[in-house]
Amino acid sequence: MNVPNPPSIAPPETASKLPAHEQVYQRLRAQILFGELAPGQAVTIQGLVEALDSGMTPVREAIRRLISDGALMFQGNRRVSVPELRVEDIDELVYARKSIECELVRRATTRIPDAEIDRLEQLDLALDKAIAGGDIAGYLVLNYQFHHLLHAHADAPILVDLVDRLWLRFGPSLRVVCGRFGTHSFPDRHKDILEGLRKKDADLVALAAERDVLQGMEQVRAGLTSTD
Amino acid sequence: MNVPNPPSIAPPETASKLPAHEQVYQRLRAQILFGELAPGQAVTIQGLVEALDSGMTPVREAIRRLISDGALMFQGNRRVSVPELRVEDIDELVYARKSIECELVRRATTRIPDAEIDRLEQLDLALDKAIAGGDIAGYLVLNYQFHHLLHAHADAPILVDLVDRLWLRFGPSLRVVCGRFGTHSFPDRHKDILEGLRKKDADLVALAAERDVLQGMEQVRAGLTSTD
DNA sequence: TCGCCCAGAATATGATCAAAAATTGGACTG
DNA sequence: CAGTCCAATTTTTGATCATATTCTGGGCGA
Repeated sequence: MNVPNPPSIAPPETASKLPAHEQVYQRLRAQILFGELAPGQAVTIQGLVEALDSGMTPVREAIRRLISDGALMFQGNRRVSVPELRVEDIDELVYARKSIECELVRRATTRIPDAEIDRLEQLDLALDKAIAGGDIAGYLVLNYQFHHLLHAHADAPILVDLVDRLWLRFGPSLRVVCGRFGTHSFPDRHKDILEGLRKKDADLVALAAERDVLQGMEQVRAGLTSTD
Repeated sequence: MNVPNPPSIAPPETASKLPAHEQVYQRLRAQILFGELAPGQAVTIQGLVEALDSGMTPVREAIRRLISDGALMFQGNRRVSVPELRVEDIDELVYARKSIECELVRRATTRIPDAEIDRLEQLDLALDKAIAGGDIAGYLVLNYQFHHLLHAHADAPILVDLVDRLWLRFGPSLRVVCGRFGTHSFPDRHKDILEGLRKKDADLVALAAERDVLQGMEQVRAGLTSTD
């Protein structure tokens, strides 16, 4: 079976060199992060095996990782579900996000190249379009990409890891809130962030980021208490 | 096929109702947290299957969780190892630990009952004995238990989860540092913490906790740079 | 030194066993 | 007589294992 196998022959396939459990993980993670799975919704292994047309082992491993991420919740009796955010959780999220994300954007301010600021600006423009068009899914994805790209330039992998975990916690609820209230009520702090980045003013950026966090979390809080 | 099947046949097994993957996870986690696995050490699935006398699936799931915890590291090519702390990581750990642990102890100060302060004091006494006796393993375990018990009373599960993950990152290196320098050089800030708790003075407790974090992390930094 | 091949480890599958939830049947009470 | 609650059965789901398959890395030969 000595296939000459030019590794260049991989045109139609997407980069499916990733192991199956990794692909399952990425897909599930995105579904949770962007609210395609509702808070409280039960997740079954066998259901995912069917839905994703995968084997059992990759699904199990992906679920373990997501539980460790806080994106899924082990309900004691072997049951797994998307956790429902409690009102008390909001305060913790606000504090942690403010602390860590502000530090991240400060670090990013001094490190990010101008070309990457341009990319951020393009993401923000696309984000505006999504808002104008009422495209909630697009809004959530672009908003995440904006912050994630910004954080990536902080050169602080441990802090980014912590923040990613926090976003996974409120992602599902954010979707619910947007679905109920729409996206229009989010004042756009991204413009302030971009301005601060251009001026290389870390204080300005951190302040804008803090307001962005606060406004987002208060929105979620309002959504949670209204259904209570 | 109504097999009478006496399920009572389980004499040698310890009363371990926990699933196997959970047990494997707990054991591995403790080994990493308390430095029984050295930084940089490679971890193989089959090695653990033999060492823990378990099946392959539970070991795989435990490893996935620990990778997500940051306690293990996926080296790209199917290889898994205990991550080595880099010097640059220390700054991130210091910032994150200061931010989150100080908030945790502030919250704990107003919530912890007196009886639990007594338990903390007992832990601290045992900790002094471990230090006096040069019992590094005991020191590491008791130090973790002290902080963990304190944090548990903050009623902030999300923040505790973040901190746990941070401790997993420097645990292996802390063991190395203690093994090299001994435990004597750690000035004991726990007494200050206990005093602040008794007085219900959150500022005092937070200050002591901050110093505890700083001293511990600087110790680790010194250990890392000396071998560099 | 470079390329090929092979040993060994990791990945992935399906089967099997055990446990828990859902359902149904029956008995008891108002 | 009807409604409700308890319990046993059924069925769905999770946990584990044995095994086949794939991939990586090192050794061997040219």
